[in-house]
Amino acid sequence: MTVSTKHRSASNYHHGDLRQQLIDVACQQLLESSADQLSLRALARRVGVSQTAPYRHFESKNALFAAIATQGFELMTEDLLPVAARHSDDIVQATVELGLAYIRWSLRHPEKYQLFFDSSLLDPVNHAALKLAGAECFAVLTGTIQRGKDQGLFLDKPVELLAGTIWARVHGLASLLRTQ
Amino acid sequence: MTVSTKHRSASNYHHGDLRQQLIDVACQQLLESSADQLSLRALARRVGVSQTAPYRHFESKNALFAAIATQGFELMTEDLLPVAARHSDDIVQATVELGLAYIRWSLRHPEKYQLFFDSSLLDPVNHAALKLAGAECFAVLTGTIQRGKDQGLFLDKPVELLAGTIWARVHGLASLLRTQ
DNA sequence: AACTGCATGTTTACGTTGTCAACATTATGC
DNA sequence: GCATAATGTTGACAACGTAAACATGCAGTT
Repeated sequence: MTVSTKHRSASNYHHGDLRQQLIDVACQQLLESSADQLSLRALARRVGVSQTAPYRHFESKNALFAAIATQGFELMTEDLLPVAARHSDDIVQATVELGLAYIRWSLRHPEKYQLFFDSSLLDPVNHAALKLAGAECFAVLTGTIQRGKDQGLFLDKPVELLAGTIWARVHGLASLLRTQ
Repeated sequence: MTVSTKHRSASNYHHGDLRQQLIDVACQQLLESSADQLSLRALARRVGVSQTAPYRHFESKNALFAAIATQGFELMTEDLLPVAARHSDDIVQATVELGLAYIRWSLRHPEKYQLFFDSSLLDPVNHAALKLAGAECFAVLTGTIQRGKDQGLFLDKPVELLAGTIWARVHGLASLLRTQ
């Protein structure tokens, strides 16, 4: 009856799951202070590894931020999908609920939400995974709106345009709620 | 017929107007690369002064950012005031034009607009001047809306709420246009 | 015109940071 | 078991933010 998972043996490996732990501690730190005060070295110290250990998991500081944002998008998608599903019989209601869920999520995970739009932290990176995760999250909205269009509930405009308009309003609110 | 201004003699003083020049060059740099790549030392080099000269004008790097944002708000206010005035006879139109002007401004000065909402760059600072400049800019909108309320054009809700709702939509759009 | 004080700029220095290269260790596949 | 890749460590370097001590030049007073 051996453990079947590939990694994760019983004996404590070098660290266990340093990558995820770095992400978690980074998020924690981002909640406490602003992003430009976060240093990889301090992170490593806090986790209890050497100062360059993070580089085994993240190409650069920016890559860490990108990873956090990517995971953030995935988390948000996980959060939104059930909402859309729950109201699949009433698309207008579904759209409203998606907006509310979006705002709620942004307030619950401000440190990740900030990364989504803080270009100063993600700019140089061009991670495909990040763009994909972002697109998949957005697709929850466009998918819902497409179904509404099919039912003749929305104007006959491109889905991206409709979704963009809605997103702008919701995002504007979320963004302002975050910065007060 | 002597020069009456207090400072600013004919001979080139130590530098002339280092403070403003630092702000200008910083803005230029912010346009070219992201904010966390901007260093005070590089700025000083580019302006042609010693590495610590900026500290005669800005308490810290954050204070420089705060100064840029403050000046940005003032510029925006200068931009919005005539718009509101031009349509003072039609408040609804004035509100729409304010929104458009806001978005136009944000696209014309992306580096400053970003600073307005990038808490990671301004967080630790608590500059009163910045808050004041921001409030004065927002007051252009609330002032216009208050006049609309007086004319019975808007719902009977607190001005801040009405302005906030409008701002959220406009800001959401501006924010998304900026990051694509 | 010389003196004084203040604003401005420079030099030097310290600790921290991101990141690289070389090395050590451990888990995993053959 | 052994080779190999994955993971962690050590040491180093240049760049950075920032503080302290010092230098310079302008303004106003006498």
